[in-house]
Amino acid sequence: MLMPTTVQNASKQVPGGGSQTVPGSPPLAGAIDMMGAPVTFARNSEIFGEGEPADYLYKVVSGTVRTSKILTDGRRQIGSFHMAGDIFGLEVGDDHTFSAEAITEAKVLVVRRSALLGLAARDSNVGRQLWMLAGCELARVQDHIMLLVKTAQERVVCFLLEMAQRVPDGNTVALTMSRQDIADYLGLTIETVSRTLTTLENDGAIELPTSRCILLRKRATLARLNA
Amino acid sequence: MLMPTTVQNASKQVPGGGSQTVPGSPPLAGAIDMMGAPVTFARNSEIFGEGEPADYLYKVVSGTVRTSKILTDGRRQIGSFHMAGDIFGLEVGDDHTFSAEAITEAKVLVVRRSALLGLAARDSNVGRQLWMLAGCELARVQDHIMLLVKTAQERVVCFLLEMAQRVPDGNTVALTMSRQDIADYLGLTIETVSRTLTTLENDGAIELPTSRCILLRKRATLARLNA
DNA sequence: GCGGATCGTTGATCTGCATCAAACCAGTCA
DNA sequence: TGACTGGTTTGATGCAGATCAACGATCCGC
Repeated sequence: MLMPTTVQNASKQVPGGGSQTVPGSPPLAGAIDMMGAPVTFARNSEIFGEGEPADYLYKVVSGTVRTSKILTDGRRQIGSFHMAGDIFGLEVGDDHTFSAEAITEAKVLVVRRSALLGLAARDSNVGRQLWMLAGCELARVQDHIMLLVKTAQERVVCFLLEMAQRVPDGNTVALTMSRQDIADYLGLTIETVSRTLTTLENDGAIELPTSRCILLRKRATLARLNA
Repeated sequence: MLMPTTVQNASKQVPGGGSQTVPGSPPLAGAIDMMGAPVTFARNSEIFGEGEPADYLYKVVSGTVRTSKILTDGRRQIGSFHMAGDIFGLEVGDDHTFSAEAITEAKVLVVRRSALLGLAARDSNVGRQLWMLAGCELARVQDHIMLLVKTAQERVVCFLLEMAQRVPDGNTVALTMSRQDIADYLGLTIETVSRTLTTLENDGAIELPTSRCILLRKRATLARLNA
């Protein structure tokens, strides 16, 4: 990781749009917002690599980040997409088990892991939240497993619903990632993702005004396809 | 969960064979060994069900436990196999996200979650270990994801190597689970698992003296098939 | 506006694994 | 001993999704 030489925006003020530190906010989020150094990563730049020491953790302010792993045969598996407000890169071991790249230009807050662990040792509330963070991540990954044993159509629908519930208007999804990213997340090929989307559009379940914008038309139908 | 009416062995003394409380053992494991009530579950009995309140956590003394989830279409996904020394059933949320069943007759220590959380609030070391526990689980589940995007042969080999590194003699694997359990863990069918095993045997990579006993012959070959 | 790069869609074909079906095998009980 | 049962293996066939290949759309700098 190139830290902190890539800092492009080192002001302490957290830019608007993300989750602010509000009075009464949980101590962990507050600590991150207070202690975090804002850093901007360019589109497609690496934030950290698999196997590198996990000295920092990150919170997305704006943009989209993906975590991924490369198999020996060259295939890539994407573990997660992180958007504004999401925390990523926190490891229990000493090294990152995935690498992380910015899909779009991304502004993130960077916090030293040791600082947070020190805080947790003194404040059991922070410790508890650290634990809950790992637990939420665990739940996400378990859901991902359930995804990977479904049919192509079910996976794509799951992905759409997953994305939809992260955005303000729950029916208009503006994708920030490519078909390749989606395919590598779902364990499919780009062709299958593309075909499945057009099938869904022909069935009237979704609309594709542009390739990166998806309108969910029939939530009930989609939910049924979900398994 | 039928607690504690199914207690068949409520003596406080931990039976031999499992991991004992030794002086200097980590506080969490020690606390579980101290506080845990031994309970025996019969083969194929349910330890807890998906969606039930997660008031307890469990540590395997002997036997094998599986956690699983049923999809709406009836298929079953197994999340993990737990053997002697493994802790399972700890949730961050209030409910179990998987169900757990005893594959063989299984002796487990049962601990109230609230007791452990209370301990963690006072002792930051326990809190830290709780966090590490979640982290280890997370790493396991992430490995499971990488499994599910591989070919059938790679999955089976991964499974064998995974089982092998949990037993004393790393080359003789005595399976406690059925082909159906393995298939549901790997996201395959029993037929594919069976066929893959016989192929591996024909290649001389493994031996199958009985269907539940597997000898790993060529670790190098197996590791190469691993991806 | 034009040529090139990147990304996405569509079509034709191939294949790995699922499905369906039957045989096999080891215990267990009568 | 033989029938029954649950688990496992083997065989024949089908299909979902991968692969290979071509084409279309969008965005960019010049």
